[in-house]
Amino acid sequence: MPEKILIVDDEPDIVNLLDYHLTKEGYLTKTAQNGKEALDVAKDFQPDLVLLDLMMPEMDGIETCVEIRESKEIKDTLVALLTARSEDYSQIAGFDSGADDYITKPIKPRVLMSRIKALLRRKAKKNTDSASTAELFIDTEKYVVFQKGKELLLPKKEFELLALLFSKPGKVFTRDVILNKVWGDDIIVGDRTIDVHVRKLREKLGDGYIKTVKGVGYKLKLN
Amino acid sequence: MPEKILIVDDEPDIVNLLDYHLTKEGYLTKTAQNGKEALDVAKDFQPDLVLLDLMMPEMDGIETCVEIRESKEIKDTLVALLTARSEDYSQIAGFDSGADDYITKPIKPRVLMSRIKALLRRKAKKNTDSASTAELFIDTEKYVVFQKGKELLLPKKEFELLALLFSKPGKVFTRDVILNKVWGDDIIVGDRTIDVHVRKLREKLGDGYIKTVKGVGYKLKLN
DNA sequence: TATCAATGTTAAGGAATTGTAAATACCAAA
DNA sequence: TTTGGTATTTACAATTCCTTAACATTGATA
Repeated sequence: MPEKILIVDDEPDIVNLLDYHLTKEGYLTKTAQNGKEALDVAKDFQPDLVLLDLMMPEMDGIETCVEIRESKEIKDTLVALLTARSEDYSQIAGFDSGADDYITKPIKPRVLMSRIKALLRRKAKKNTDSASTAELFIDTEKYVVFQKGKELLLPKKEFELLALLFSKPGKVFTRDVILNKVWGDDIIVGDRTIDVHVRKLREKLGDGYIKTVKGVGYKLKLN
Repeated sequence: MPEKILIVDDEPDIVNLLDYHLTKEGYLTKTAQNGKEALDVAKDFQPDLVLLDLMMPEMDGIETCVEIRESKEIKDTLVALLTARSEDYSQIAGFDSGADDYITKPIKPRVLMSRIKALLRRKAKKNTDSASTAELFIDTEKYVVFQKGKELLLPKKEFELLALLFSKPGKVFTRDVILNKVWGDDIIVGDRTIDVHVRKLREKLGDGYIKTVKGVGYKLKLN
């Protein structure tokens, strides 16, 4: 099955150029002239990748990208922003639009192609190995844990404890450190408090994630 | 002596941007356009740190990083991966490439600089407290011993004893010193305690690592 | 080579740490 | 105030680890 790429630029010449090369390489393409159109088309087309020009009238690339990330239907699509030279790069530096890559104009077809290949390769890898492995993701902003793609809602303390361990998988966190980071410097809790939380996490996540290093602390083991 | 940083990205604009800022800060830099070139250059240049773009044609950042870790000449170099989205962090972390840090694009020069400084500072520390050898490697942070790549979990006292011997391979540690460092000044234990722990270490590591110097103490022999 | 202090070995008891279930305390929302 | 979920404590069980003690072995030295 060919991979689908949506090309978004207000300049027809550039759209055509990209379209030509991508089609020649065997990709399935669609095009859009601006951000709004892109969003509409993308929801139907379900592209694997959106090539998004930064500079467009109406809705620019960054806005569009943000909207893509916020949408339900296409938030997992890859987005590559096309920017015009390094000066622009530093301009967009302040905004984290959530793009997966930044490609600078002028576009050299060969470079673009290998870039795109690399992007899609990465996506393919991710999809296979997060499915096969019992992986764990943490979204500290949304306070949510994903385990094997399933969403897990944890109470605050449990989440914070897990997030701490997750911040450096493999590293052993001593009880002292855990208390400091999760409970705070001045709060005193009993001896078994940490254990009980660990217990609950193990109950929910299954064994094999949190390891005890006796006399030292706990650590998170991935894989 | 200025610290050496190798910048690897297929986009000249980004390379230039990074190069400019790093040079301005007084680092010695070299650049490469892809993973393969990076490996070649690194072996000569012996950088303290490699800034590695995740997304590159041919050989991507993770592959390159893995290769660096597997190579003889440069496996101890610091590697920071440049990724384009913050969420990627967790995904890459699970899939352990061995990178020391992850820096997200778009790059904010000031943030980048402080990250790099922190990294290099950490490296300076590490070199003194956790050495690395082909045969045996101790990670005091993870409380784990690697022997020929295999992970070995040791109980606290055994680990600390080994870590002490490991801190200066070849040096003989007297029983007094061992007692002081591992057990503490004021704790009194019987005569055979140390021996028993040495025994257990030899059991787990195999003979040939810990040597007895009769009448003096113990030492760790590597190779 | 015989001697003796130093070290090796083993297994077992006990100490320290951690695991667990249940009870209780807490706290915000209804 | 009641309720439902979360957090902490309690009391005890389970486990691992450390140490000891008794005996064996080693190796330097006379």
